[in-house]
Amino acid sequence: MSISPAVNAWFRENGRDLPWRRPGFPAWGTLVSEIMLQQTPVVRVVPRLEQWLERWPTPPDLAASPASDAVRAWERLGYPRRALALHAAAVAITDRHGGVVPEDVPSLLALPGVGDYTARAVAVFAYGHRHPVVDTNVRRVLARAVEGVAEPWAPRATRDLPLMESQLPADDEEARVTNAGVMELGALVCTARAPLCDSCPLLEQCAWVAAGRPAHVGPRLRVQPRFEGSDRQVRGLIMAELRASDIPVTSAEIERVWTDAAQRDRALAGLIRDGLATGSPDEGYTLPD
DNA sequence: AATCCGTGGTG
DNA sequence: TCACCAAGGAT
Repeated sequence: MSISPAVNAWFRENGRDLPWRRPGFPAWGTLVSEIMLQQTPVVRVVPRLEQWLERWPTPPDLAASPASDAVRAWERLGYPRRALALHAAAVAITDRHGGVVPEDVPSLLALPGVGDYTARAVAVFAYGHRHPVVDTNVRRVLARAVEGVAEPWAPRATRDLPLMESQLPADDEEARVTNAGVMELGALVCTARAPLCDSCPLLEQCAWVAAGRPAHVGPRLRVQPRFEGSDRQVRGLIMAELRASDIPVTSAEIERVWTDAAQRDRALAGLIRDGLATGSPDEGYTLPD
């Protein structure tokens, strides 16, 4: 028994009115939104996305700007490597695809910052192609409703894609709604912490509920190290300095952001290695371009 | 394949 | 308070 009929009916009634679901929303907007949404909540993405698309309505528009502008416009969305990747993707789309976001999964996968999830999300949501789209929300819904376990497994394409494929209707448009609907269900109802089973359209066919909602067995997935005092925090502080300055940031200014010299140096070297910063102790440091 | 990569909201 | 969580990708 497939979950798609109940999910599709629920989604058409309860899906959020998000920018990327507007009729006529461009494929470029879908690509930008999907990259912004990687590990970043919807509420933080929406305003930044709208500003981004107003400034850079097409890939060639972004490709014509320096990467530093992209990193600044990214502001505090987090993981600024994504801003750099998105800029590089815009250049690649302009050079290799005539400025038009490609439709096929292999071409999308070849773009910087585009992985297994994002490639299929663009092919399905922007172009209406029929593919399974599996993110953490989908994996959690499949784990519970289909497999009957409390927590999703680690991402694995060879397991995730066939499982979601087995839940998709044959029709392209219905399959697209199922992809969006399962994801939305995971985001709004079948949540990680406290699932709202009482208002779930799959309550009566959920394998996990049928099994008595057994607790998770085994180790937690992807335990995050603490942020306070981490290299990530130091990188973030340095990036904030670089974003805020139109002239090179001096070594002395960088020294002021973090007292531990070894950690500071490690963070700065990492940023330079990632292409998020350039410069030297003598000339100071700037964003790329 | 395990680890790294930001930031902010929340129960 | 603080650990958990958030439409992953690259290496």
